[in-house]
Amino acid sequence: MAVEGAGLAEVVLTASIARRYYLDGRSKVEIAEEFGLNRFKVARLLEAARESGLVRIEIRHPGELDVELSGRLQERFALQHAVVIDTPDDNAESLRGHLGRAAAQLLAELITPQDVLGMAWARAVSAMAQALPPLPGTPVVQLSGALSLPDGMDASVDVVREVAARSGGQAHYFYAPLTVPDATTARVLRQQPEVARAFGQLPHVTKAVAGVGLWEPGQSVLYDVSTAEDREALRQAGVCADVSGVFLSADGTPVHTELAERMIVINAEEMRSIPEVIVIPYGTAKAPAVLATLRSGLVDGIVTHTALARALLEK
Amino acid sequence: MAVEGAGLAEVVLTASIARRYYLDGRSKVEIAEEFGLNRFKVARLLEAARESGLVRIEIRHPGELDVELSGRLQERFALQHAVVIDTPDDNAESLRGHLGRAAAQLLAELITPQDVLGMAWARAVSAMAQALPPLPGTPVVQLSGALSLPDGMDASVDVVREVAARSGGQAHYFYAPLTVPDATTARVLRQQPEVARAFGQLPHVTKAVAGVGLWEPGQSVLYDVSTAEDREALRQAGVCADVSGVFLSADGTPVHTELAERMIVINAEEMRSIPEVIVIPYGTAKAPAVLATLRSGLVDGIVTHTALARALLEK
DNA sequence: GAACGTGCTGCTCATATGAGCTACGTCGAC
DNA sequence: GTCGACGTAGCTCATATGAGCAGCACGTTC
Repeated sequence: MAVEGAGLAEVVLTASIARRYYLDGRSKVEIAEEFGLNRFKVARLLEAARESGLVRIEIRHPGELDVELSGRLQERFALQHAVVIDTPDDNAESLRGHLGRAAAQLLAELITPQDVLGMAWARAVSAMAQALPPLPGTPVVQLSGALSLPDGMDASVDVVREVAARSGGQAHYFYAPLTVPDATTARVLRQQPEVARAFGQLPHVTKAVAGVGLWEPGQSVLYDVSTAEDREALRQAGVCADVSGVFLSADGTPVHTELAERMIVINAEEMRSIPEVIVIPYGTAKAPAVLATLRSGLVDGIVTHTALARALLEK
Repeated sequence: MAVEGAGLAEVVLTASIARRYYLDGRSKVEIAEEFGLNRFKVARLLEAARESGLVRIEIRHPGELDVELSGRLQERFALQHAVVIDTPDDNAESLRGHLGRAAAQLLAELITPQDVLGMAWARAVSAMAQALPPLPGTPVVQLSGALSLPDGMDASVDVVREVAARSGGQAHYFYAPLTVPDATTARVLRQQPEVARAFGQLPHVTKAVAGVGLWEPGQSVLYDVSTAEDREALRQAGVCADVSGVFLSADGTPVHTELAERMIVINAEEMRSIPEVIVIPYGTAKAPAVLATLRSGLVDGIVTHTALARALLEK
């Protein structure tokens, strides 16, 4: 009422009271005394001020963080943590840089001296590692074999060693590729002492970071390095998302694949048992895969950018 | 803290809580339960959110009314009512129109059936009268004689009669000029039955409207129609403001002048005894006169525009 | 003119809230 | 290791607050 129906004097009065209340932080009783009203009148005027829009309450953050989208994402997908960075999404490189820094900041905030950090391989995870401050003696466990990329990006091994070195914690790493030509080789590799030791640490891992790929050309490094047969086989099997080597269908169900038997990587059950897994997806094209990931219940946190966050919320 | 010092997760949490509290209107206890915190933690986060600027509370009005300036003006000069209209101040004509409508709205809001309205002559008062809706049987009393202007604007008499006619109240008016050549004529006129009757109503007048002039060329109709001697005499006497015929020095003290003896108009004491006198000044040039008027304690309300309001507050 | 509905005011009472206090955990200095 | 300083979490209790209700003035209908 204070705006549409009411007159000028009432609006001015209401605005003065609103200023006293909201900006000066006075109590309604004080205000009532000051203006010669009773506290109920003051309360009603304030209510009217809010309803009519005379008082507008805005929640926003000066920096890159989009608190609005972060909150909605967190709520919508029942996540423990969601961080949405407002950054124009021109190229993947700069996106990874932004998200990596944000993820590093988030992780630094969440990690306690009791935590054990797991790191799956993903380019965004590498970007994060670069921005990660020294953690309080946190042990670091490698969750997947390495993929050799021509762009000189750190392989999973190096990332794990570097983070652990800076943190002063133990590094549980191994030298092995992410995929090998046959299941037997994979089995043999998994039994290698260093691999077995690293994977033996899995039950102690309390926080982990991973990337998300969509099982399409150019949307998953793993897809891009796979053979045509594997690409097709997984497509046939209904694979939609690849969460650092864990395959999910569009509804978030883990999909068992023959390829998985030829990989040196954490599996879905192991990932689920990690208390907090954070993924760092980017690019709106990946929305279906991210949706699958969030529905899977495997992950508990997300660091992403506004465009993808919006795409996820629109579904 | 929630912004500068704290991390991403805390900012997101704080923002979510702030949204729940301020926008959804939930209580702190409810929020604490929802987020698994205790109410003190919630209270502290909300406090941090406000301090850090994460929550911004803004008070503004969508229309022409500038609530911010209105409130400040009202407070600063201890006025009962202040209405500041945000209108670009190109020409006096359109300013009068805007302020007149605003003043009409204010008056309509303030007037009760018990009120008796006094109207002094001023162009802004005429503008107001044009926009005035029918009042609840309000008697109207003429407070000053008429000034004949070539622009065909209603003289005080017509304004009084018209407003009273539309309101259905009694009209206490008289036909007499504002100024006459000598004091004797003025005394005679004041004793005329109709004039005496109107002025006899003064003790009953509860609300009045007047204009403000600055004693300079082009800033006061009265100045402009005065003789060179009167202009100079009043200047010598320290007259700064002319409130519909009541003369004030720059500090707001009523100034007795010889000219006043030749005028048919309410005097300062009579004006002071009216419970609520509202002035409608416009034009930044008049700021010194308006300041004098507000300091005089003769007036209780003001309707003006942003530029003049700012000029007044800057002093 | 009486009965009724409507809108506004200011009350009571249960609940929410903030100020200030204590306990505890952490950190750094000696 | 011990101590003190500091910061934080969560308590108590006086106060602020909102929901809901009763009284009242006014307008409206029959």
